[in-house]
Amino acid sequence: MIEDLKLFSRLAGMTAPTDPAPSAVKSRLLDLMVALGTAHWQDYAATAAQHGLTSVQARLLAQVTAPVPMRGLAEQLGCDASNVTGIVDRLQARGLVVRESDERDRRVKNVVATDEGLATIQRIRAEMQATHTALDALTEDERVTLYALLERLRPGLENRD
Amino acid sequence: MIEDLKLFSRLAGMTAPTDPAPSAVKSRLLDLMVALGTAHWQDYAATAAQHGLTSVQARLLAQVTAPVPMRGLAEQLGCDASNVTGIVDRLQARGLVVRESDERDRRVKNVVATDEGLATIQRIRAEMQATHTALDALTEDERVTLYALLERLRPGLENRD
DNA sequence: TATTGTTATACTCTATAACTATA
DNA sequence: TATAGTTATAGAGTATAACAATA
Repeated sequence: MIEDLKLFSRLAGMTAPTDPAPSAVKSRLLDLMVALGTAHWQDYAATAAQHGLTSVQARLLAQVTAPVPMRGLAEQLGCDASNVTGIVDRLQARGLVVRESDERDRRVKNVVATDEGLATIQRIRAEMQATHTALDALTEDERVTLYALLERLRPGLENRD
Repeated sequence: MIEDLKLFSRLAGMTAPTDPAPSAVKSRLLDLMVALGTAHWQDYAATAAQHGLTSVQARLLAQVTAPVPMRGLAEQLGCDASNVTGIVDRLQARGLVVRESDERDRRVKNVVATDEGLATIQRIRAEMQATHTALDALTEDERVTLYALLERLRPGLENRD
């Protein structure tokens, strides 16, 4: 199967000894990541929409399996803290999360998913059809290889300035 | 280097012969893709923001290297046609795109990037620092392998309903 | 004083529906 | 009639600035 990957690499035309530009691989890989990232994101948003949620609401919901302060949610979502108020308001109005006052610091409010909230986020995760179809196109060994490569991409990609 | 990947797969704990659940790989890979997709998307949005553009404006700009009708842009962006009017309005007000009336069908308006628009989208592409840093963590051979795997993910991921 | 959460404001993106000008 | 683009509207996400309660 590893041999298959070698063959695939050759077929992709990326390792041709006549290729003069070594950065061409990185350049094409970047374009591919943009394209797949967009498609994957649209799959996520569309699946969340089937449950009446926006993509940001789904992301927040996925991060409150344990209690998280509003401020922490803002950091995790990469948005200003003032936005979290409204997002949590709408999720709370639908009974998917609750706000709990922190006993040790009464300024803090912790957000945590209800049982229905947990069930919803699990369903969304299971119903991302395009992503599941894409992953099913790979063999188990190929998925392992892909996982290892992506795991190495993680540190550089997640280090925020 | 392929041997390194095998080692990596082992270290990731995904191929342990005692693993009873074959779907565990797919499940963890899905979570990883969500995490990396989000990080990559934030990198894209942040880089576009450095040029005063939203992520949608940057995406539209990247798609008008050749003239495209408003209707076609709506399909490519996956949004309603009515939204494209405003997005193009704002890009046009900044001199990054122009509208050209189609001569064969006077209902149609084709959008095309100006020289400044082309330069802007190329800069954004080059300045996605987190993504570049992530890709630099891989060897050239590993990038080739990753490219081949992602290319196989593409059909499933991009097939819209 | 500093921090947490909230409110007020303005801008952008989004879908829906109705309109116009072409075909 | 059907289609391309636009406008009007309402809801949601976003950042900025200012505020109350608490530390």
